[in-house]
Amino acid sequence: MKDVADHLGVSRQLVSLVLRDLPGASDETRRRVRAAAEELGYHPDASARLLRGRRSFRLGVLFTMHEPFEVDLVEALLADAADRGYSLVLGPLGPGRTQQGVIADLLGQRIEGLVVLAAEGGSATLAGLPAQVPVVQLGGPRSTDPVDDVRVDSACGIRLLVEHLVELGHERIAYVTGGDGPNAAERRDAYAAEMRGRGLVPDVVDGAFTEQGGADAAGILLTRGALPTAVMAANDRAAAGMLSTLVRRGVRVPEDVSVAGFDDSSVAALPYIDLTTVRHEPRALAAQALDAVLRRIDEPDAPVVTDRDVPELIVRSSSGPRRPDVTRC
Amino acid sequence: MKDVADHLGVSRQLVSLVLRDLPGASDETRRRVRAAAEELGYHPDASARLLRGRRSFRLGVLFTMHEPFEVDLVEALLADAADRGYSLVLGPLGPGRTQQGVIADLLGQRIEGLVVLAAEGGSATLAGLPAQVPVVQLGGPRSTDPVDDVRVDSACGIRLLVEHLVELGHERIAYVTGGDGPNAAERRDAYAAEMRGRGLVPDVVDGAFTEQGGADAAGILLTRGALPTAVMAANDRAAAGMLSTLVRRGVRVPEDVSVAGFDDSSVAALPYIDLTTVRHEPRALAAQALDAVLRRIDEPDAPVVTDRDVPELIVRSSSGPRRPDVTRC
DNA sequence: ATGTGAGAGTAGCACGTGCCAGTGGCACGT
DNA sequence: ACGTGCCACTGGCACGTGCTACTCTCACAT
Repeated sequence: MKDVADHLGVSRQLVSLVLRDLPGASDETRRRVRAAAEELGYHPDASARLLRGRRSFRLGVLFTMHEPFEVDLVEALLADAADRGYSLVLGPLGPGRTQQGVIADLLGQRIEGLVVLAAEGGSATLAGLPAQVPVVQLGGPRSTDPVDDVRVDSACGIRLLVEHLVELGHERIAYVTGGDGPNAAERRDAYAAEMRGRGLVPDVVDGAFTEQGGADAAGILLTRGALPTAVMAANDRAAAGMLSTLVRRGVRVPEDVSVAGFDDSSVAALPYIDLTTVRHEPRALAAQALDAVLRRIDEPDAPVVTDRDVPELIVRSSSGPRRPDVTRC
Repeated sequence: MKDVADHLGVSRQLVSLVLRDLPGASDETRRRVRAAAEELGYHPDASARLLRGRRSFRLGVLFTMHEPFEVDLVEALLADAADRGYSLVLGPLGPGRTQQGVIADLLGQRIEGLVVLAAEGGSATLAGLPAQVPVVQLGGPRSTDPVDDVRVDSACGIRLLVEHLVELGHERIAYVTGGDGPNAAERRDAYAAEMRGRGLVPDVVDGAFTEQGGADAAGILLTRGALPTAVMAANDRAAAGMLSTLVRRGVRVPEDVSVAGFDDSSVAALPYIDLTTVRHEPRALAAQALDAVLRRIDEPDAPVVTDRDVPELIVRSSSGPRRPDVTRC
């Protein structure tokens, strides 16, 4: 910055004013300063700004780049945070990058708050972290600490799907679980309750929040005697794995079996998957998470809140009317 | 840091020495300093370190979180850079985050070099950037500027696949292109040359580097009279889209048609895709890219290099012997 | 003549850290 | 008694920026 100032024979402060669009410089000077900055390839130093500034307006995000829905959430967070004048410091977990290490890294970056994503998978804990920095969980539970929490209303989503399938005439509706992943137990229980509430018999198959989990569950279903007429999976990835495996084995979807997912992640919209599912709006979830963490920055001792975002039913071609019962002699 | 020092009644510098593991402090003091830092929840401020340090040991990465193979590369880069004592600043492109904006952001973060990923998709330019910071392209061309470039040897990968299919008895081998994406033309031409070199007739179908592109190409193939006995796609995503579409339409893979991809991204290994493909080792590519960018930091005027990583054939269940010709009367 | 106010620009400190140049004490050899 | 060297530790400056307080000039009204 000093180079730019010297190059024009003005003071460094004047350059600072111009580049931050503050009043106190004539139009002519503004023009010359901008031109000189461009010419010299000057870029303001974020470290120095951060060091000087009283606040950083930075938030950390802990997530996994391999989870498509987490990526959607991060992109929504990036856009929304930018609108609010905050920037995000990304903390991707991965091999060799443990939660503990990434968090230490983020804390060294002057973050004012932390958004922890755990839509699917992952099993780390946040013990003691809220004492160091305001934290909000987005998408699923990772700790038993009292932490602000934004997630999808699983019960509501399950109800929408069961309702949809029942309206199509289905009664034998199976459910593939998410194993011991986050939200898995909650969704499984919601399914069982919803089925019983309608006088139907729950049929739970163990699975996981992955394509492999769905594929394995499909294998289990196929080795049993009769297939159910509809299957719900704990998330879209499992549903996609299940659907593709069924199709490969000659089962027609939706003529023989209807399949439903959960999340409306990008995989659900693929033309050859085209999955009936429930949609969580990433922008809405992101906005709620930012509301929560910014509120906690203002009022560190506010009571813990739990927001449940209401999902929306998305009907695609993987679900259809129950197949007619075949009468065997 | 001063708080920690005051808390123990020592100087700030001593705390600094201890936390950086430098000599000049007794073991007893080390223990007490670490305990006090832990107790007060102190984390060294990266901004201040960066500001003070003569070098930043930071590299920027420009990429897209939605491309699975780019995510694999970024994870490999993260691990390898850490081993070399560098840290990465992630610059994810996305809606509302243009290449220009992200680059400006990275340049403000004191990066010493920039790795630009473009494995698939994306079509931005790096005009003039190399003058500001050392740049290396990883995975594909984004500019016509003379820039260090690390990518896969497309011709070699194509040759491996054609060879594999020919050994299985295939002669009518179609190729689904990557549209106008990076590397698309190069791979298509390599395919055509390889086919002609073996006395076979190239059969090129327009596609794209996406599932949708592969699905569309499958539609085109199905409306033509006779299917080829094998189809190669420009990347795994297109191959997955094609394969799933074919299966849905009753075509058996590999009995009726063999399918091959390109990349060995995570989608290729899914149990119900199980795609024959060529593998690019992300760790090898990442290491070469880091070699290139670090070399250019040391010698800004070194001649531009182009590294081609040799891929490896991965045979899975999507490819098999040519189906016997059916004699029709 | 003198105050008033605004516009354009400048001076200096502070942010948290790393590095260089010290300072004091202690043991040892002459 | 005195230098020499080592160990444990401390003082002060610099990094690039933002903020507050200040100066200077010019126009205009009193």
